[in-house]
Amino acid sequence: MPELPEVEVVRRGLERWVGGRTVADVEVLHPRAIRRHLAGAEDFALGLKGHRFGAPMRRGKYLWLPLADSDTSVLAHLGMSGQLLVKTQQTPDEKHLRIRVRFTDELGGAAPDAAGTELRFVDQRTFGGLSLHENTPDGLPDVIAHIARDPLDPLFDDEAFHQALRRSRSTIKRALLNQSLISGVGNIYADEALWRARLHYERPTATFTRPRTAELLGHARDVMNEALAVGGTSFDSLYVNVNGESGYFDRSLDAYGREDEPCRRCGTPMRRRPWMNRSSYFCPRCQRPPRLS
DNA sequence: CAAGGCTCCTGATAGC
DNA sequence: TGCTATCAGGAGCCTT
Repeated sequence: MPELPEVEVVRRGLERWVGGRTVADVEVLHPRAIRRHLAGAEDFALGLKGHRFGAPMRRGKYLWLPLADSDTSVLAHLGMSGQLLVKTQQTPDEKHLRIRVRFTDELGGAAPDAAGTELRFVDQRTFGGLSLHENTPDGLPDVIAHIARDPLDPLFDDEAFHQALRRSRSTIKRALLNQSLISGVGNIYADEALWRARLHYERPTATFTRPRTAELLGHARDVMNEALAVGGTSFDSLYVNVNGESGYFDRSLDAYGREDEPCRRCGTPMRRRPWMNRSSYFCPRCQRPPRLS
């Protein structure tokens, strides 16, 4: 559920609260939370201890904390329900607390009120996790080298994305969710961008014209920037920033979760269709299906 | 190689 | 009341 805007909100929180701080020790409370760290929990904890966090970075839905004095980074993915929370050490443990990172007393550039806080990875559905990786020459954790730039990245290549659509024999929503073509877009913002662009989710990508690709990318950027401006989307308490607060964008959703509610453009009842083990929400009038399919 | 399907997981909720 | 089925779904991995 956390997509680009939600992950970016978390990244900004980490920048303020844990950037520059030095790890005192790490506690792994559930092995699944570090399953991408193949060397195991002990190695993960040892690899962090005594190291200082640099400025947190993000690509798509991944974020990572470079270790200031080495060529490695702590990579984080929130999965469905992951949360990175900054809590005082006195705060009682959350039910689904998976990893705790304690810091030394030196703040090293973090906000003064970060004193006495620790970083917690909490994850109910355990699809997310943390891991430690070598960086590629461009400072990216090696295991996410295949993740494309996201559409809010100034270096995102619109023309390359368009050509990839032309070459592909897939359909547009699959392409939007393919993180090696464009990253950061998940089920919610894919449906929102498609609704804004009046495109059915099963439209073949090979037929896309340059203007159509440009319009879709523009809507994707707009909707994610609007969500970012209000702190992201949340339907329940699962998605929150590092202080445990939810965003407000769910009040602005035009497609996702609006089955049987009137389309905000034409009033036609919105539909939900099972799709790829999840759901697609669309307006049957504004977003006409392609001829075949 | 590309495309698409399967699977991991927990908790809320609906239905009987 | 208490059980079961369904849904939420990102991304690595596997099959075709």
